[in-house]
Amino acid sequence: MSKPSLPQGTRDFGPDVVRKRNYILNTIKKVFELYGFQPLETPAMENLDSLMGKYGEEGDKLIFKILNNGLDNKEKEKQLREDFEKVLEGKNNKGITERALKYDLTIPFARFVAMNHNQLTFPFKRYQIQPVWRADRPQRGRYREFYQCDADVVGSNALLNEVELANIYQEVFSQLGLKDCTIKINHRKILAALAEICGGLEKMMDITIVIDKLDKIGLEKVKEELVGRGLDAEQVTIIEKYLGISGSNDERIAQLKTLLGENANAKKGIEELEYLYLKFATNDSTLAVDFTLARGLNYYTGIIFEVAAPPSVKMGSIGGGGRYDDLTGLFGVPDIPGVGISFGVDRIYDVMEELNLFPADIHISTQVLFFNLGETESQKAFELMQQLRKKGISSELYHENVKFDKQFKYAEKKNIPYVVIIGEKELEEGSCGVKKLSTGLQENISFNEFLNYPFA
RNA sequence: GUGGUUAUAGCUCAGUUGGUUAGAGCAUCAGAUUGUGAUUCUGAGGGUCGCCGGUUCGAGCCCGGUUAGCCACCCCA
Repeated sequence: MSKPSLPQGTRDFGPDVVRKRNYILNTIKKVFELYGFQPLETPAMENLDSLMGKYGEEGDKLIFKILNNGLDNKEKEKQLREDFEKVLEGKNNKGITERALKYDLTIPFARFVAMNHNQLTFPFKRYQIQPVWRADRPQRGRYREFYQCDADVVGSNALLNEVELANIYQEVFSQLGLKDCTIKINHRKILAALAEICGGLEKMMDITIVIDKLDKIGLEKVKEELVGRGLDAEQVTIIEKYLGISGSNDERIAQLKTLLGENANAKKGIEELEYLYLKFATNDSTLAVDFTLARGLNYYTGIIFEVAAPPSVKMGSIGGGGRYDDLTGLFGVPDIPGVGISFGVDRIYDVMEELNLFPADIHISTQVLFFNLGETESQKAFELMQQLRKKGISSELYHENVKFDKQFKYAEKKNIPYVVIIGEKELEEGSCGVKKLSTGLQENISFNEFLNYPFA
């Protein structure tokens, strides 16, 4: 037996980490509920059909496929060998694999809506917090198993939904104490307009992919790559102007109008962006129109979001989303539009860790530790402990009668703020010692008063 | 999936051109202390040097492979 290990890109979460993660997740959940969203869970695995082709060519490669059972069936050996040949050619084959781990939460959600649209009341607002899997090569902040945390509204074209989602972002990050996050917004139709003017709509994919890299590789490289993807000098110049747009939201919109204003798609996009950021209006600095925002995923058709971590930490986006007009169409149910956002929980965790934003009392679980000082002593302690627990104060009795030193150290390690000492002497007096570890102060309290002691 | 880089005690790391029995700090455990936790002092345990193979009289060190972490590309949260 070799040393136990984990599959590449996966992690165990110890108690401390789970507490911190739950702090983030519970905050997000509370806000989702506050805005009227309902919970949904879908299976870890989906039929491979449901996932393939939904995330682009690259995405397909990153889907974790599950090997079928019964491949050792001798009676089917010939067929299976033929099937496997096809797998070797890079094609999926139902004989070998027909299920896969889910790659994100949006497509399974679309599948759910397509299957249940007759029963759902629209607009259907759901949130979903579950792990997803990608066969990507891990790096800092990138894992093969990670949690996504999504909220979507389907069955409504109203831009009010975008306003609500932007507010959810703002509310969550403010509750988590993450100042200086920027919610960047752009519109797919604006990118489409740019593509129409620069070489046609079929160039949109190329253009968005390259634009997306701007802050990583810089303007010069972007221009080079655009030429490499078949754009001429004039078109590159327009894109350069487009990328150079800067200033306040109003100023940016004005500049875009002069550049692309005649285009119908651009007009529509501008109109919707204006609606969103004017309506949002609580704090202009957190919602920023950013025309360099592209987002790779193909199914977005309207406003797109991305949340940038505070500039003081080096971290990519910690959230993203957008509007898709026909997601369930992929599953044979057309005309159900939707819009959604996603929180990058692992990255938010890293950012909060780096900025030291987790509350100090997050590790307190047990509030009171009863010392164990003998059989009859601990019997009394047990009795009092159960009464404390009934009052909702989480408590423990040390498991054996050992010296003080050990019991104190246990309390310290578990961050237990109070210890209760009941020994022979206390039993006789009908009292107990209550010691607050942070101050070192100890009080003697009668058993009668004990239950009203303010452990806080 | 392509390329680069790293791997030594539970943790953070030393370890000379290849040469006896691989070290330190922190942590753990025991004792000084049979009813009071930062501390101090004394002592102890802990390692197939990631794993497999090769070169060599001899490998933690050199070579090949493999696994995992990190970094870049691709893509993305």
